[in-house]
This record gives sequence, C-alpha cells and structure tokens, in this order.
Amino acid sequence: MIAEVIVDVAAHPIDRPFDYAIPNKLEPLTEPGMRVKVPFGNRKVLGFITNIKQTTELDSAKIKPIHELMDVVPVLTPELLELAKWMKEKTVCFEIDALQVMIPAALRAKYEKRFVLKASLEEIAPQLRPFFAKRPFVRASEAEEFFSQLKKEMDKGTIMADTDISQQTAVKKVRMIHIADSLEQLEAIEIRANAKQQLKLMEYMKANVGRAIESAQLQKEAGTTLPTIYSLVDKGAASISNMEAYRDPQLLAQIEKKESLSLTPAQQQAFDAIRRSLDTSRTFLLHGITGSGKTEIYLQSIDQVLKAGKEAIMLVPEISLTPQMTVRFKERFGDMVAVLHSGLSAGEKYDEWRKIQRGEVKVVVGARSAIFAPFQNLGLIILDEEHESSYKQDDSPRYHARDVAIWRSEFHQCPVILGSATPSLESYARAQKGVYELLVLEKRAQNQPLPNVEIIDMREELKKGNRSMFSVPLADAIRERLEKKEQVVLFLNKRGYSSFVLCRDCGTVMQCPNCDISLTYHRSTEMMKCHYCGYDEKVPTTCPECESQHIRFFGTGTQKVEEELAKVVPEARVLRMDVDTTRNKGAHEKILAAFGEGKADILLGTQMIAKGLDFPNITLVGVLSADTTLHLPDFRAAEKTYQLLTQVSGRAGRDKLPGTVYIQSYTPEHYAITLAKDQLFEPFYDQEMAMRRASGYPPYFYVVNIQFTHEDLMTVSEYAEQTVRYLNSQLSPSTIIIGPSASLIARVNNRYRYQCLIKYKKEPKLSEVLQQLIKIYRTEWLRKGATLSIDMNPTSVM
DNA sequence: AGCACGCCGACT
DNA sequence: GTCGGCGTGCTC
Repeated sequence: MIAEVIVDVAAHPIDRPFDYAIPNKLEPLTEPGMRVKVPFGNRKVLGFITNIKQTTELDSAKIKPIHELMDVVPVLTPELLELAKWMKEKTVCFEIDALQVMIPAALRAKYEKRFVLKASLEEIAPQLRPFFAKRPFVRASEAEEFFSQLKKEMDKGTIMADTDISQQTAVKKVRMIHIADSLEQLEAIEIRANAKQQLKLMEYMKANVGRAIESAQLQKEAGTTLPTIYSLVDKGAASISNMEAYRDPQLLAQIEKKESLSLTPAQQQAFDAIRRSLDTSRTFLLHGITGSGKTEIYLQSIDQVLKAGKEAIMLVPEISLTPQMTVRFKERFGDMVAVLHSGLSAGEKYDEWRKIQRGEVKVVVGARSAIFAPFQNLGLIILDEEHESSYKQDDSPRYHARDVAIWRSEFHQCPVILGSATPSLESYARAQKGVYELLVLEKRAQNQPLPNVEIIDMREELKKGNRSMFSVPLADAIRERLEKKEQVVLFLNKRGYSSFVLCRDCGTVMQCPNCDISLTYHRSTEMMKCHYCGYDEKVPTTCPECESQHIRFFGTGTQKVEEELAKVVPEARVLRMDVDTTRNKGAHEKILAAFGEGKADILLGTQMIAKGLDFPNITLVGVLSADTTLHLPDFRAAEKTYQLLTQVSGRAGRDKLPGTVYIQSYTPEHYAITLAKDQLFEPFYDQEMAMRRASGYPPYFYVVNIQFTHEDLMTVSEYAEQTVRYLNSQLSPSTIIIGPSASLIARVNNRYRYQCLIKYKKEPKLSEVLQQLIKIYRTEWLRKGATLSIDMNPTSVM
C-alpha cells in the first residue's frame, strides 16, 4: 500500500503529495490524517498522510518506505484534509501551511541538527571527545566552533549528521497509586515494627482498599512520602501507573451552573429562525446593537445543538476572550467546554485540543484558530464580532475564519451565525442580497437607552484658544463624574501617537537604520526599538545628528495623555492600559479587575479597552481623537472608525446609570462620525457602499494585494512592474490593477517593499494566473533574493 | 527549504 | 596540491 504524504517543507516545488510505501507491519495502523516521519532526499522530515492508495505510477525503485508513524489516532480528520486543499487554492498558500495551522503548536515538529558518534571515542579527534562523553551525539548548536573538525570526522565515517525530529510538548503524566483491592491482601503483608512510616501508610491503605489516588494527593492525605509508598508498592500493597493528566488551564473555582435567561420577543424571533434551520448550512447575520443580548442567543442556540447530540464552535476576537466570557460559557455548559486562547501555554492548548479530539467536550470557545477544532459532528459555528480584522490571519496561510466557517458549515450541513453590532460591509451586503439571512435586534435587552453621544469640534476649541487635548466640555464632564463618584473611560486611538525621540534643535526623529520607520521609545528598558525588525539601541543623551542636548521624548500617546490629565484633574486616580502596561501575562485582567472594583476613577487606554469592558459605574466615555483611524490611507478607514466609535460608545451606561459619550474630532462632519453618534448603521452602510462603489473596493470588487520585497530598490520595483505588465496581459480588461507602488513602510529590515493591487469583479482565470506568477517568481526571482506574498481579500491594503 | 554535487580561487 | 566559495538541481 502507498501513502500520499505532504511533507513539512514549505517550498513551491515540494508543495504536492509524495508517494511512500507503507511497511507491511504498519499497514493495519496507518490512516490518512496521521503524521509520519519520512525520508526525503538525504534527510528525514515530518509529513501528513493525505491519502492511502493501492498502487502508484511511480517507478518502484524510487519509492521509499515511511520511516515511522507519529500518531496512533489521526490528528486530522478527512474533512480537515479536504479543507486544507481548499485553503491552498483559496488563499494561495502551501498545503503544508494549511495543515500545520490546524493542529496545536505543541504537535508541530521541531527539527534539530546533530552529530552522532558512529565509532569508538578513541577513534575521533581528541578535542571532540568531551562532546560525546555522556551521550553518543551532540547538537549542532552546541558545537558550532568545531564544525570543520566534525566535518573531517564525517568524511572518515566516524561521525554522522542527522536530524532529530521531536514535538514540542510531551503528554503530561501523573503517578496514580492503585491500592490493592482486598483487605486480606494488605493484611498478609509484613512490615517491620520499627518502620513507622510504612505502618502509618498501611493503616491508611487498609482504610482505603481498592482506591486509586494521585500520588501527590496520597502523600498529602496520608502524611507520607514517595519512598514510603514505593516500599509498600514493592511489597505488593499497591500498584503504580502513569496516567495522562490535563493541565488545569485556570482555576475553575466552583463555577455554579446557570440556567438560560428568558428571551425578549426580538431575541426569541431571532432564536426561532436559527432553531428552525439547525440542519441546514444557512449563514445568519445577527445584527444587534451593543447590549442587545446576542450572547444569550448564542448560548441557547448551542444548547439546542448539544441536545441534538452535536457540537458547536464559538469564535470570539482574542481580545474579548476575557475570563468573564469564559465563565459565562462554563456556567452554562460546565465541563462540556474547551477554551482556547493565547494566554494558555502550548501544553495547555494541546490539552484543550485533545479534549476536543477525543470527544470529551462538545463546545469550543476560542480565537481564530479554534475554527479548526477537530469535531466530527459539528452542529453550529458562531463568530461573534464578525467584523473584527483579527479573524483574518496576517501571515500564511492568510485565511479568514469566516470563510472557513462557511466551508465547514457546508460540509456538516449546519448553520453559521455571524454576530455584530457593526457588521462588515461584505457581510451586510451579502445579507442584503439574501445570501445570508439577516436577523436584527434593535433594542437593548434590558431596554436601557443608548448613551447620549456628543461630538465636539476641536477646531472650535482651538479657535477659543484651548490647545490641550481635552475640550472644555469633556474636561467639565470628567470633573463632574469624579464628584459623583462615577467612572470614566478615555479612549485614544494609538496610531500617530507612538512614542519617539525628537531633537528640538534640528528636528531629527530617530529612525531605524534598517527600516523606514521611526524608533519607538520604551520607557521600561530605556531602549529605542524598531517594531518592524526588532532593532534596538540605547536611548541617546544627545542628538545623533547635531549632538544637541535638547532632545525630547514623546511618551506613548497614553503616557502623554496621562500627564495632561493630571493637569486637568489632579485628584483623579488614573489607570493606564496600553501595550506598555499590559506586557505581562494577566496584566490585562488585573487592570480591568482593579477598575471594576472601583480602585480608579479613570481608565485610559488604546484599542484594547474598546471591548469586553462591562462595568455598571461607567457613565462617561471620551474619545480623544476620532480622526486618527479615519485618515489612514486604507479603504476600510471609515468602516473601522465607525465600528470603533460604536464599540467604545457601548461602554457607557451599561447598567442603570445613563451614559454619555464625548467624541472629539477635527473633522466632526464626516459621516463615519456623525452616523456613529446615533448608531445609524443603515445610513452609514448606504453611504459607505456608495464610496466603495465609486472607488472600486469591496464589496463591489474583490481585492488581491501582492507584495514584493528585495534588498535592492531598483530590482524590487522592476519585479513589481514586470508583474503588473504580466497581470495586465493575462487578466480581463474590466479588472483594475493599481500600482506598483512603494508600500507605506517602504523598507523593513533593509528590504525594500513594493506592492500592487488587483481589483476585480469576475476573474475565472485568477487562480491559474497567480499560480503561473508564482512559477515565474520561483524560477527566476527567488534565486535573486526576492520574496513575493499574495494576500487574497486583505483586511487592509496599507 | 535543505542538501549534495561540481567547478574555480587562496591557503598549508 | 587541498579547503571552501556558492551556482544548480533534486527531493516519492
């Protein structure tokens, strides 16, 4: 029998199945979806079996056998193998990348080059001997300086090179002590009278006949130690086995089970529509304003699915995967839920994944990659906040979780729910066309009024002589809340404000030597750092250009705001939440918890506070500058601004107290701002659609972004131009090709970056043409040091 | 991608 | 004379 294997080598000519013979004794064990170790050229690599067949057209002399099976149970289902092929086609990625992204990182192979001793220690050069004293091999990374000597030995045949393939995490085991089943058996054991410890343990065992207990637990309960246990085990009082243990990802402190809430008529209507379609592959767009109770609909829909014996996937943006959210699911579904989020270690993620694989859980809640949960009887997929750009992976495979969700829903004939207060234009357009079924929740579940939103024209403030970043009305409102002991959230769009160092004499801003971007000041380490290539250097004391001492640090936007805020309301207790204060694990949650407990009056932060903040005492939200995202050179700028403003506004007045929102802007008449004021989604949609139609962007056109990089500016622009010429000659006349042009950040890591954009409505040959392009690229340009990446349906084109 | 084979310059 | 530079070709 022959196995088709996709090997773990991400390169174009390798991106296809290779045939391997399945050794006779492995035949009954081998299944598609298993990982295998195979010889490839003169090395060994890991691969995935994608198919098993009887015969091959290949010369039997060429066929090599599989070296080793890595799994007992396939890590990928036939469905996921099929999905990988689709992803390869749709996102123009390597099939191996698509396969890898579906399994937990802990299972991905680690390769380590090493040198193995093949002769006796005396036969090799003396200076190499210490390396092999303990073990018959040495890791290449440990013996770099001895490379040439090792090579000589290799020529003699005394040492051989090979690669060690291992996976990152082993299964965690715990020692289980199984006490003998009969009292007689225990009583028959003789213990010396002076072995007090053993006698004590024996008493415990006699009282716990037949019990299986974790070793650590036994030591605690019986007040004993491991050696004592072992002596009794030797005497036959108990047996020891190693059992697989799950790491406990978070303290599941007694979470009380909660029942469903009752639904409002609007919720009920939406829920009924979903319930009627549970065995169709329909996609619903659940458009509900913030606080309208979408989550309850999700929970009850999942409940229906579980009752039908099926499974559900619930995707949330990473940032809103808060403990509160997790608790809500655990309350409803108990230990039927696996949670996958970035706070887990690789081992913990793997444990959660295995629970899914073995069918021990029925619901998975997680960020983007949870869409690949290896369920076999999927009954429902939900994407909450479906407009979030984090659902699109920004490196290969550049897939969108929404597209994968719809593919899987068709496979399983189960529905998809896309939920959002501010749907993406793409999704809303599809709902308008009837491709998706639109469900609307117009009112907040507890009928709280929407917050009162005021737009403040900062140009007027400037005219009045107010040059601070706080307008008079906002400053007044902050003071008022402080007096009333209510809480305030201030929101700053990060972009355009990142910290840098400026010389006040010559105006120099410190730049990265490798990239066309200014260096970012990191207060904690007193370093200047490039966020693109990782370059860093010490903060200078004088200007590197003119040696002036008048250099000024502009702290992160939020730091600066904090300073100014202290001038406006010196008595306020301020919590700052940004990349600097949330770098440590769990810091995010700690800050939120502190704010929730009323330990601060004002929470000041960036994007990350826009979501998941649900505290009753917040009555004022201030957006310091609505313009920063609005004027980015990206076709989604208005959409993102509208979404952000709506989301931030939703943080105010979540409970009984009414909320007020102040939005400061220098372009207050822009429709993204005026329409976000009253959450008028439909008018915003209409207007933005008109813009998209006029400029030829999604959802009217599909977009492909192709990026080129090379060390040499002329070369990269030449390749980009060649590509555009090629595309123009191959694609239909109605397709628009923009560029080539230098990317917004024209140089990263000493490589120049160019890009071009394909905008098309219908382009049946596109896939084929792009494949052809890749072929040219790999044979001619790659060798000359170029890279090319293709992003289908990019979330942004900057 | 990685690795071997192969053909030309600077060292013991 | 050999060590080693990287061009080119292949991987079931």
